[in-house]
Amino acid sequence: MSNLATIAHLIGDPSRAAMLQALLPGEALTAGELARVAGIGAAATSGQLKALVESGLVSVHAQGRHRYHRLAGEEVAAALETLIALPQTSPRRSWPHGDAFRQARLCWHHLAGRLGVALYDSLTTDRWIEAAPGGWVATEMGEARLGKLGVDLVEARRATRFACDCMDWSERRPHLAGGLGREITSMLTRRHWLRRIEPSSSDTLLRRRLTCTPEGARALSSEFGITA
Amino acid sequence: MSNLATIAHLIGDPSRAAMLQALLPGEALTAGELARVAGIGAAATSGQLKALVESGLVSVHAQGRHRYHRLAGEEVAAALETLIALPQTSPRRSWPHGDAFRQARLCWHHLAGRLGVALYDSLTTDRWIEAAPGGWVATEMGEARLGKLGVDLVEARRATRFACDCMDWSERRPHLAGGLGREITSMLTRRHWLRRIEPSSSDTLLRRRLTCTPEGARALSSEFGITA
DNA sequence: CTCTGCCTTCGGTCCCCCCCGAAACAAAGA
DNA sequence: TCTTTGTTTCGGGGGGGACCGAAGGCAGAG
Repeated sequence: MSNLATIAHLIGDPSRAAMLQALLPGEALTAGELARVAGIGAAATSGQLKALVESGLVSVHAQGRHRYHRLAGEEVAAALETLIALPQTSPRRSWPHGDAFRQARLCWHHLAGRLGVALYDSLTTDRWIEAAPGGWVATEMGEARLGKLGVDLVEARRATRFACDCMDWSERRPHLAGGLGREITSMLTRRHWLRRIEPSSSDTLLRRRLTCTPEGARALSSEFGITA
Repeated sequence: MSNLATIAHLIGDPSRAAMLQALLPGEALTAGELARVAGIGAAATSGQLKALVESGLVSVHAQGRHRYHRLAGEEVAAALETLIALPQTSPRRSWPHGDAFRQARLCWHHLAGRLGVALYDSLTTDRWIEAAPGGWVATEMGEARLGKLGVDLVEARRATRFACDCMDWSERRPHLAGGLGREITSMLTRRHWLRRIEPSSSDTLLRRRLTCTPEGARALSSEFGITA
């Protein structure tokens, strides 16, 4: 069977899809948590997770009597977001949780949504980063200013070559992913410019939401010229 | 049901996946041709195509007693390529038709594979094109040189905003898609620098293959600095 | 050690959906 | 009009796989 059909079939089951969506922010969840998200029993969950792991979409990490599952990599998260983005072509539909969710959310530890796209645009037009073969590089000026803001550029460069351009399904635009995206998002939350909402919610979408603090709005405006 | 599961379930059936792959180059095929590709009867094919059309993945165009089907848009092609790219992480597997297929192929009318990535790199490093919010723009120098080569820049700009960066599954790198990608590829084949192989083959992969003519190899080297 | 909690394996049921053959419909040509 | 070719609709059959309940490992707490 073709690769395409195999992978898509795995994602195509409602239960497995719910689990994958729950894993989209990038954190690891136990089998029990995923069972609750998918709304199925423990036995069924175990089988589904086994299939996901064997296919390479999900990786496991046993710790005590828990088994922590996470997406196998950033490419998986990007592919899922791409698929989610597909049906929303012409007429922008309304979304659960409305604009709030479209505003800012996590996708594999980086920033997506309107804010993520705005940040990406700001970095490119102000030439903090530039396109280069194999990914993106920070310009000299960009390195200096990002470093000053507390972004760990060494850590950012340790990422895979697949360095940028995750498709954003709500904005239908690429945004900043990869190591740099992760480190910038880390900085933004560390400085309390962005805050996570309800990480414990059972709602898959809610768990990914981020909000901008008043302090963060001012900072984003002065540092990046973004009006949040 | 979630959007993700619905779409992925459609792609996840072997017959439908085969049809979608056959449509990847961007041309329209009749229901009968797709039936042959998928290896199922006409009745089953009709039902599957109906589902694909209703979901918005595929569009139809009736002409006489034939019904021509094509992918609904470039985003669909990009999403399929992204999915195909997923499992090929660490150990580069060998491919049907070997390196030849990885070398150059069509993806929704633009150039993919090693050659497509090389072209993308050449255009960015030589600054014929630059990243800009919402897509890519040709620099002044790029416009002049592309125009001289016979690329229809007016037509290229008529494309959607989703202008670039289709993920390349064999190279795991973005390459030049969108209106500009299509027009450049059109120029390359019009000048017989690239030639299509076996557009009538029943093999889904073969049908997408492109080869570089001797003349084209010289031209690509002198014009873009690409050693094909 | 025992008990409790998390997870897996096994056996079995059930349903979705994928396919085919037959018939009907539509369009073009003889 | 009759035939041929391309496609759709209908009815029915069959297989894959998704779920559950029960039972069995493991790991940690008491």
